[in-house]
Amino acid sequence: MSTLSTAELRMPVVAASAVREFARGGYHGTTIADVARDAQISPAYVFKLFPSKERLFVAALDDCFERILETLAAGADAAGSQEAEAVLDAMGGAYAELISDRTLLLLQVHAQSVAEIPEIGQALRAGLKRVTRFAKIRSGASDSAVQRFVAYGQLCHLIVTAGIDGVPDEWATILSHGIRHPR
Amino acid sequence: MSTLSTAELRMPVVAASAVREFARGGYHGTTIADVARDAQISPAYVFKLFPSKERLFVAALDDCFERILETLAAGADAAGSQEAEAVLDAMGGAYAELISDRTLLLLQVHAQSVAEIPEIGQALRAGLKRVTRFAKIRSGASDSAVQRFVAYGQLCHLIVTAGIDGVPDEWATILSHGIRHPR
DNA sequence: CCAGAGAGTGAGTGTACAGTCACTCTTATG
DNA sequence: CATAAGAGTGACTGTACACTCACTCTCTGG
Repeated sequence: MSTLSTAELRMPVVAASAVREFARGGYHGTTIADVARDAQISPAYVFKLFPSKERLFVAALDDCFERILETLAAGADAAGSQEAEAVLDAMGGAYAELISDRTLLLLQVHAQSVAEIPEIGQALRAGLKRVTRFAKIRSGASDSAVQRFVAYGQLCHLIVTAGIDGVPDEWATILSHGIRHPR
Repeated sequence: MSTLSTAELRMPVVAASAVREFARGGYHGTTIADVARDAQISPAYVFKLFPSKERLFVAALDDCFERILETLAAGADAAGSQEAEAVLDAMGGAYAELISDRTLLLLQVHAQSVAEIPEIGQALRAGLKRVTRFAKIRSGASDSAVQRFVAYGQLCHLIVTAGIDGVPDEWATILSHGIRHPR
């Protein structure tokens, strides 16, 4: 027994495929077959690894926040100064770099859109809790600075999802001015 | 000819139903039958009024931004002072009141989530353009103040969609502190 | 009173998709 | 070598949904 099961190795691979595919199509716009194709397994086997589409999405979202937390931590460690504002700023820069490929950003937006599904709402709150607490504790910034950090993160999400960054109009530059890296 | 057609009177009614139903279920999670039921007509007739589901969603989104603009204008007119910051603040308060029933807020989030569909992305940008320009011109505030206005609006969207407002934890109060009316 | 334009629908069609099940293939240990 | 546990799949099923079409009903103008 204990084949040093490939299933436990396969699960995170499938979760990573789910991140990519759900980021592309959103929850309702992505099929299990899409994820299976990306992971190069059969759709049937996806259901052996995850009991339902909801759970698969939750796994993807958890993975997404895990990567975000790692990135924030690395950014904070690499900050020039360890003063609160400088650390927050460094985390913001690291986040901007992370989401330059849009995948993790889009997944979060799609998650917001289906947060009424209880398990997904719960996973989203759990991720936001981790991010908020980490930003607060690691930087030592004030509550309002942390709130601002998250608010401008959300603005960044809007800019990317709505495709505002490429627009040459004045209104577009008002919204995206100073926002880093929105490709 | 020119029956002073009921169709032209029916269209905005159906669009209003579409706002409600799409806000509930999102683009992929809402069916034409849902909208038809709300508007008390047959699904087939929806397709006589709107050529496709995409176009119906766009009509709903346009209606949503129309109402938002009206609200911002009314808020600005009712501001105590006509100083830039005071006007922006009054618009924020009016917006907070408008979205206390969540419908228009949710529709915007769902629109973000399907903004890759070209017509929808375009309608979303058109709405944001109107909001941004109006906020800037009507208040006369600085670019960065307008940007902040939108950023905190997005934070408000996050708080509502993720259901953060009811959470008693500290991280939740950091995010939602001072945000008005996030019922 | 009749012709026709437009409002409105019932009954489909084709397709796509979540989830299931019975099955095979591989490996590894007794 | 036998057997069994787990990896993995092909072929379904039932349902739901975007969109179509042929049709009826109700006016209104001549």
